[in-house]
Amino acid sequence: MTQHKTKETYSIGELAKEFDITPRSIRFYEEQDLLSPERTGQTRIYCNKDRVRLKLILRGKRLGFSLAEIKNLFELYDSNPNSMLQLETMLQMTEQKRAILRQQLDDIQMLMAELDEVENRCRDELAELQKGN
Amino acid sequence: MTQHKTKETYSIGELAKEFDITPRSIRFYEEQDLLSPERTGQTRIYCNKDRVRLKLILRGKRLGFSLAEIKNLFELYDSNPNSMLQLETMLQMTEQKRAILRQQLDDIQMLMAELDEVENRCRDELAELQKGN
DNA sequence: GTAAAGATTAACGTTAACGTTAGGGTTAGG
DNA sequence: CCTAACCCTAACGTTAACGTTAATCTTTAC
Repeated sequence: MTQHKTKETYSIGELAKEFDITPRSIRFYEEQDLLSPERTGQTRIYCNKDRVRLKLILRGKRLGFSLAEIKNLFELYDSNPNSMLQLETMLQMTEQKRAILRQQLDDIQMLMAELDEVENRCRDELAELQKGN
Repeated sequence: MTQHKTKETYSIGELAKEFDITPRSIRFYEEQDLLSPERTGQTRIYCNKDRVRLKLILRGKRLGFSLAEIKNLFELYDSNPNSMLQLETMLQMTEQKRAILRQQLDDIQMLMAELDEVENRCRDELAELQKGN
């Protein structure tokens, strides 16, 4: 149970470096209500929860979600809803996201197959060239 | 071998409707050198090859590629290069794309897992509510 | 104590990917 | 003949997601 390497707090610069983005981006995400770090005076202090959030934001972006959609997912995840209506709305939303993800999986497989083709053509031609030597 | 349903040519409006985008978008892709349909007078005439290209553009977009990157992939696919340098550059590029796709696959799996969690929490709470009735 | 490194707000600039509007040409139907 | 449904070019407008610049404030190193 050695609490290893999980620092308690981070500066904006540290997070920026860790995730290879600019401080400006991190501040922008806060402007859009995706983060809300503590402060000491003016300076922002990020805790582990903030860091995880940031990681999720970046993952969402890589998947082509807009910041607005990511915020949406956060609210969905954070809310501890009580009405059946809310719960069912939530299930609908997760199903929507899931459909998009499935589509992306299909797309990726097709694209990978096409890359294979290109690569094979390449390797064949390279082999031809080397025979010529 | 019944040549079924593969029409020979398409108008811009037909393609727009089929892929659920606007004619403006299709013209824009042409501006960016991603398409180059024939013309009769001013009017654009799209053949099957053009239609396939358009499909590929949209797939790329769903995967978060920019139009510039998609154009890049097209050139990569279309070119029939002869120098070893070109061939090796090409292999490097396909490997880059592949890395991005692998990252996306990881991202998707993690996100799916998180969606599962949310859904389970939802279903549990729904069950609780229904017991109360 | 002072200089460099990193923090802040505020505000204007930029790029991609179209949307929108204006103005005009062509063909099919009633 | 004329109107509706298409097509076209040209050009300006829009949105998201930051980049950039300026002007200032703190903190850390020597």
